Amino acid sequence: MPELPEVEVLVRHLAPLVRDRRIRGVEVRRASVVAPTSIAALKRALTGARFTNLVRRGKYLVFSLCSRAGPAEVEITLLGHLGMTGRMFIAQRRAPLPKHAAVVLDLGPQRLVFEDTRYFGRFTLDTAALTRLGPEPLGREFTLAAFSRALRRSAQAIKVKLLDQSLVAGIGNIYASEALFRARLSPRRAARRLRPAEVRRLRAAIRAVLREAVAWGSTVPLNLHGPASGDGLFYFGRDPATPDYYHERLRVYDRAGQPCAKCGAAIRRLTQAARSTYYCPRCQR
DNA sequence: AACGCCGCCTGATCGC
DNA sequence: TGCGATCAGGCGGCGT
Repeated sequence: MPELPEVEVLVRHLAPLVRDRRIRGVEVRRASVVAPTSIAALKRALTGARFTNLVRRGKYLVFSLCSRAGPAEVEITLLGHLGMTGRMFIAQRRAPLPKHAAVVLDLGPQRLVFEDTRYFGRFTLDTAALTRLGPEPLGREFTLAAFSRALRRSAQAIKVKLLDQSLVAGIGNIYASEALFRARLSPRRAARRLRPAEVRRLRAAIRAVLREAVAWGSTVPLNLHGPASGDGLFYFGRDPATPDYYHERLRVYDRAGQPCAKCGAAIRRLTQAARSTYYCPRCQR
């Protein structure tokens, strides 16, 4: 699943590729991903508009565009979210579209493709979701004081609480497990029962795990040659033809039964809030 | 107001 | 072999 690091890496790669590009046409092949914006409204707003900026907020891609309305210029915000299986890439106009291409923006010789197998992602003018997000974990607003205050209010298991985007933005199922492993905390601990030293450790672990993942993702070349060696100029996501670096660097996620890298005990899987949690029963208390 | 639960989706995997 | 059932999971919405 794309979480903060994956989205950050994607944004860094994509931003210079879309900047100053003008949208010639908009094709929506799956209306649900643009909802609640209508297809007509999206086309109206984006056609003729020019990309000015792209940043990440939590797991969201925040595109800024500029369009003309008569003599005046209007700023537009386009919000993208990759859901579980979403991808975004620039491809040559002639390259075949993937089966689940949901939105295609015509940029002239190339196009920006938003593809999402399960259609859980978003590509919309509705920016309401941003107002519900908590602080950026790698930013200054993610203070120890605010973090502990929020945890004190919650009786939920800490693993489940870390998935709450209003607590801190950008952590998903993978990095929740990874951060707890790094902080040596059991995923079952009630959020409000963490001691101050443990909260401090967890905050540091979250930041370290995310920072490392971003650095790692920026270091290892993504698949720059497009899916199935098509002529995509840029492609984000796992490619079955390349080694699975992505999984290799995760310490506990999806490693049930394998020995813990630190102590050798078998990693366990448990279900919390209908999601898999992975942890080391010996290291994490 | 915190929290549990459902629905949304498709593809991989499982059981018979 | 084939096919239906089950599972995975981010997030919004809803009910408690």
